[in-house]
Amino acid sequence: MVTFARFGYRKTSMEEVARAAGISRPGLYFLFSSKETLFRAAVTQALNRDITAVEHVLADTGRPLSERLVEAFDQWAGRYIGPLASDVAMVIEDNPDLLGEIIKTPRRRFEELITDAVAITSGREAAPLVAQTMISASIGIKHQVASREVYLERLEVAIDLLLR
Amino acid sequence: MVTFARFGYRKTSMEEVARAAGISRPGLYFLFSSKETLFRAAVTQALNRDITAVEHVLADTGRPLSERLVEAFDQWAGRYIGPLASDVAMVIEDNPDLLGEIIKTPRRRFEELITDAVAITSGREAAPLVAQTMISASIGIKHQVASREVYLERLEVAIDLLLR
DNA sequence: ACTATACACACTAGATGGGTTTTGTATAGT
DNA sequence: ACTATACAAAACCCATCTAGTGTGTATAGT
Repeated sequence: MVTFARFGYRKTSMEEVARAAGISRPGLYFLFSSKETLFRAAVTQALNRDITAVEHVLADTGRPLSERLVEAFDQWAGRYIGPLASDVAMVIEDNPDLLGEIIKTPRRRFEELITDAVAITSGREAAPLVAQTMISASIGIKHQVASREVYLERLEVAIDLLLR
Repeated sequence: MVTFARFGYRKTSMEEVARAAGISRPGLYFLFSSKETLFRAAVTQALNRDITAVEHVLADTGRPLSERLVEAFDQWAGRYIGPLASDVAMVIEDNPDLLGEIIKTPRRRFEELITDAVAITSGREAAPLVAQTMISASIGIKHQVASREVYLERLEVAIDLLLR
């Protein structure tokens, strides 16, 4: 993912990925049958890791809900904001044709997790609306800010307002 | 703006704009000294019209606040969502170097107007945060939806949640 | 379960150059 | 306050070529 993020999908060569992985190019083809397969596997792994982290954070019911939500969004979106990290988000956003469902499924799962977490205080029927609005606010803030810090500041405000 | 939106700034010729305006190309140069000047004037006019519409909608204190806010956002952002209209937003977004402050000033003014409108019910110190979050949600929703109708549906939910 | 080497094929980047379009201006006319 | 015509200079577009790079595969070796 680091290599794909640096150069973009198209301009990343299997040679470069192999070098970064410390193996030979034919060896890389032994593990992944094509560049597409490799990229899909890399994205799947990254998103699964993020979703797992989000599940973990939200499950810790000892901490205040708003705090857990901020950290969940940070794991999901915040970590991909900023000079170096945003390239990872870009290479994923820029290749929807290549990824297809791979990106949609975790996205739905994230919404589900946020909805469930919010349901406890916002109520069963309001939860989907609150969660959806929270996600929209997160996307908007992500487009407005340049650093993870500012994102988190603004997000905390949004979450506190939406949890009232 | 319609012509610029259709073809993009670069691929729009002064000839085409002149034809759309029903005048000759030299006549167009009589009114606007260059293509850049013309484009800046067109964008300025469009944004001024939007801001004026927003001011007008928000000033009608007879109607419920949430209703006025939804319509204000619709005038500001909603009207540029959808198959034909989004080209207008694109040609503006795609040329920030050409427009510079022209786009930033009305944007600040819009935030100011929303903040003032919200201040009445949300309180003086909370208003900037509520307004900012509302704008972020609007931006996020705009990125998520494909039609003005869905945008307005989702926005109404967001506004109602943030006004509580 | 790999490495090293090699190869066909496809694609891409960059360079060249010619032809068209477009900009901005000028000029004469209404 | 324009139109019509014209023009130089720049920009852009398009086709063509070549050189290089990258993919995917194969083969022999450890």
